[in-house]
Amino acid sequence: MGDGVDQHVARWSAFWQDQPAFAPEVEGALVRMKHILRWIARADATAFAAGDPDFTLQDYKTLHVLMVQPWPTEATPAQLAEAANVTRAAMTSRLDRLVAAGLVTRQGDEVDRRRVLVRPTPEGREMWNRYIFEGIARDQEALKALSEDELTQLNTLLRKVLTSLGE
Amino acid sequence: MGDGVDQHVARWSAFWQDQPAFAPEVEGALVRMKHILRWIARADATAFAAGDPDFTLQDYKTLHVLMVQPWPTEATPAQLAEAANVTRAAMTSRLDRLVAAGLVTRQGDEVDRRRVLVRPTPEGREMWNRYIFEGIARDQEALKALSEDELTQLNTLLRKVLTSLGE
DNA sequence: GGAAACTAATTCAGCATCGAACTATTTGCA
DNA sequence: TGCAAATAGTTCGATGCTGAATTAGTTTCC
Repeated sequence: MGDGVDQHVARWSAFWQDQPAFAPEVEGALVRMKHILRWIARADATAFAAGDPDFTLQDYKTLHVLMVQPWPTEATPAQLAEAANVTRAAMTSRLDRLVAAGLVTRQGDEVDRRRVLVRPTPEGREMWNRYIFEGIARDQEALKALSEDELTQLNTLLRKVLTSLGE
Repeated sequence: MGDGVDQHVARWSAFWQDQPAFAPEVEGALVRMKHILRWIARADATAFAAGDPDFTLQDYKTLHVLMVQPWPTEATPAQLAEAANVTRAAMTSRLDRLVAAGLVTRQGDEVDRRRVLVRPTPEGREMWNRYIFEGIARDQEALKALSEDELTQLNTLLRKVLTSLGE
């Protein structure tokens, strides 16, 4: 019934039995989320490790955040950096790679000439399609223990948290 | 009621309406977990940004994984690397820093002389104590939207997932 | 209309991380 | 027993990321 995290949290609770500040359920939930996401990250890394060394997991992630932007398939480097959780400087060099590989284009915005618009090429779309379904499959594999109902419950709880964080 | 992720998932669902492989609730849950953990990561980074430049967030994290090990306050570099989700090579250089700062010790294991045992010094424990409560407070702040009951529900669901991943 | 403040993207130096190679030690097994 | 395989930690070269500085363009507001 336990999952390893229970022991971790129990140990921690005992250590701070006199410390009312500690909330075992909070630590437990966060540690579990980390482990779940880490499991997926490792599955993703494994899937890419054996593949084309000229198209890395990092390239895929960059392409992915572009493909899932609100305005499909058109975004600025700043938006992509935010979505990928890296600095703009890092995104500049990531995009350099994708442009060199012919997977995206960079085009100056005529309206606001400080901005650059990034768009996938047909080759970029095709490349993304080649990997996205396996990625989705790994995500589903990770959460396969939950029924539809349970997934809905989970989303309800997480949505509540995210709403309170104001984003 | 929505939280931004709903729109993301809805857009994505529409895009693949003909694609039975896509499970909106799975993507929603994972994206939400990422956002929650990212919020905390940023809060942690902000908290350390203004502090002592000789004790970084990374130093704290390394010390932290040592302090929360099953056998409190004694672990090998390999265990710490696993817990911190970095390679052993990276852990070697992280520990170099902590040893130089006098926060942990490295001692050869007499029984298995390939191994090294890492232990916090009194200074290391004190340093950890100086930061841990604020870290816990940030964690609680992140999940403050949930009641005790809801936290229990959340842990039940996440525990189920983790158990199925065999860890 | 023009200066100051702001914003977008990039470049660059410093640094953390990775994967591979290497050393030392232990384990497995023939 | 002895030799091959496995394991622990470190070193090292290559690479990606960060934060700060730079360049270029836009907005604000007197």
